[in-house]
Amino acid sequence: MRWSHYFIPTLREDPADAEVISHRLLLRAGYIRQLGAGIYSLLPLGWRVAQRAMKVVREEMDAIGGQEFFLPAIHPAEVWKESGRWEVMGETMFRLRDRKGADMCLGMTHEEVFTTIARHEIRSYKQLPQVWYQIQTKFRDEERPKSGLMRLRQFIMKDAYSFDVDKAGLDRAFEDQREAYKKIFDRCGIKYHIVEASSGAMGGSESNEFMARTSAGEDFIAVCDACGYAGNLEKATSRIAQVEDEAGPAAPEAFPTPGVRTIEDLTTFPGGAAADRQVKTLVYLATDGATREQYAVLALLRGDHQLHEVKLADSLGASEVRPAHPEEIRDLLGASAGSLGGVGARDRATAAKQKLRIVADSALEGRRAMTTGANKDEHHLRGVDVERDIRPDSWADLRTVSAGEACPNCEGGTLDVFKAMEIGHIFKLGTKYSESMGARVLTQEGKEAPIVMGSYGIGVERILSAAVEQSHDADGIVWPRAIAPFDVVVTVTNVKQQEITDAGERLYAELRRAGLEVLLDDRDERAGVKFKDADLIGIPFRLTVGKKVTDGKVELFDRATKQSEDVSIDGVVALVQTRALSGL
RNA sequence: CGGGGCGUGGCUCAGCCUGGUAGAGCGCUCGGUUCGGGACCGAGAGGUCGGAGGUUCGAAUCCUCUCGCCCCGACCA
Repeated sequence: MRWSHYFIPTLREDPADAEVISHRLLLRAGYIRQLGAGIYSLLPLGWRVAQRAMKVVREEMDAIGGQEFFLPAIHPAEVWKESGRWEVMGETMFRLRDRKGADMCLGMTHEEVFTTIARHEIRSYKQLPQVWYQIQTKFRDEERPKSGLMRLRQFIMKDAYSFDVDKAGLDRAFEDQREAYKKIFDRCGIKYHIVEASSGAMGGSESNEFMARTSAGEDFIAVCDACGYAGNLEKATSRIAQVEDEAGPAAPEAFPTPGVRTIEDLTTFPGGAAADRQVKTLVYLATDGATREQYAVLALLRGDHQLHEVKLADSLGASEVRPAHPEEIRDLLGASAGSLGGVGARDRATAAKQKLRIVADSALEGRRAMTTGANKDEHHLRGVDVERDIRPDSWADLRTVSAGEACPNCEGGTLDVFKAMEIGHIFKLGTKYSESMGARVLTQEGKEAPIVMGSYGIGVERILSAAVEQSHDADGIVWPRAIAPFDVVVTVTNVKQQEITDAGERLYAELRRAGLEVLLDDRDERAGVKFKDADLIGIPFRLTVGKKVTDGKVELFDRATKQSEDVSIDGVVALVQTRALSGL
């Protein structure tokens, strides 16, 4: 391509609306333009990068036997009603009506459509396994689109689905995808961690997220520095030192605690207790995932621990949990936050004619002689034995892991906690969709069984933003070679000097003949402007054609290292070819 | 959805509080000088001040409504 006629609208100044680095650079370097909140146009450079990323994705999907489809982006409501997700997806789904008044929606994902195909066409175990995928535009009316390409309302996704007769087949398919994903992100030059994650609205038993570390990320993940264990904070656990309690009294005893509102207050209150010897009591309202019934929950944690709401929701099978309002707490327990406790809470809830569930964090197991609120304002109880006096309905991991805690998976490792963005997610769906939508096959034994499914997604735009987040400097983007829009830019320092222009043209032609994607900067601009622009848009290599052509030399500049070297024109094509294409 | 902020030439922003002929820098066009890290001089083009209504002799500026965008939180495959 000739820069003089190629559309690369670079901006000298930072766009005002862009906050995160990838958004700023993609905008400034002329890769994207915004159309609306969470809706972006990919300009020629941006589309090139997206296409190269998709090429990598296709190659790795095909390598594990994936078959590419192209499914509709607009769906009749029926299939979503069958799976039950017409309601579940709520406001996030873009909905519309056709001229006959029939409900339609824009596809957020394609489990329903692929399952529809599978149930019509797949009858026998002999037709399995299948691995189907597509690269499609998805629509999600996110409550808060943000950060450029990171959270979009319209985006491109590679979504793959596996269909197997049994769990073992699913395990294999899942493992294949996992390996393929590793190759994809490795090739795209993105550093990532594979974490265990909560399956959320997708359902299913197991899921792994591929997370790219960046301060612009929306999730926190915990990663072990020794063994590589990694978990989304929604799922991550850690090992903490056990606290040994002395024997407590035969029954809890109440004592007045005027002015005490917080765990912290009680640690310094005379006759109080250290935070790790207190039981923190949080009141939540949960909505059951299946029945939609709402009920109250007491979440019990050690005083110095933080609740993770997703863990709470997961442990309850709730679709939604929220902290109870002050009035709701008082109605339920007869006291205000700061004096709440699990002892006798069940009786109070019964008296208030409310359903209550008590969930305790596993760090509380076996604990006794604890201190907690008395459900009477400014009073607490000491000598509480959690099991004996509170009798929780269930025990679960509710605690938020924090940095510096010990790895649950190895000896001696320490967890680090940092922000990351989700770039891929693989799920073992099991039979959730095949059962609700009736996709069944006859097994070898002649029995009918639901197809066992998996679902595997990669956000294409997120590959771009993750790459830019992880690979840039003060001058601009530094593209990983596999997804750079061009392999090399040939910068003609002065188009008014014939011998320089001629040399540039010759190199441009030869490099292209050598199979490289080449951008020729033939603009009538000063050299400085061209260098700045080339750095900004982030092409991995720059060949500067200038005065030295008279000595048969050009300059090869490596964008990543910023090293440049004079090389002879004769050998330069082969040199660039090996450097630009090696290891891709 | 709660909180905060912002809409003024293509871009970044000033002007608004205290109403009175719409500004700057960058970019763009033309001419000249320059020419290896975002040049300089000169001459130009370009704006219904997001939209609607209102107050006023007069509104970018004050009031009301509305649309859009950004950020924080909640939420989230």
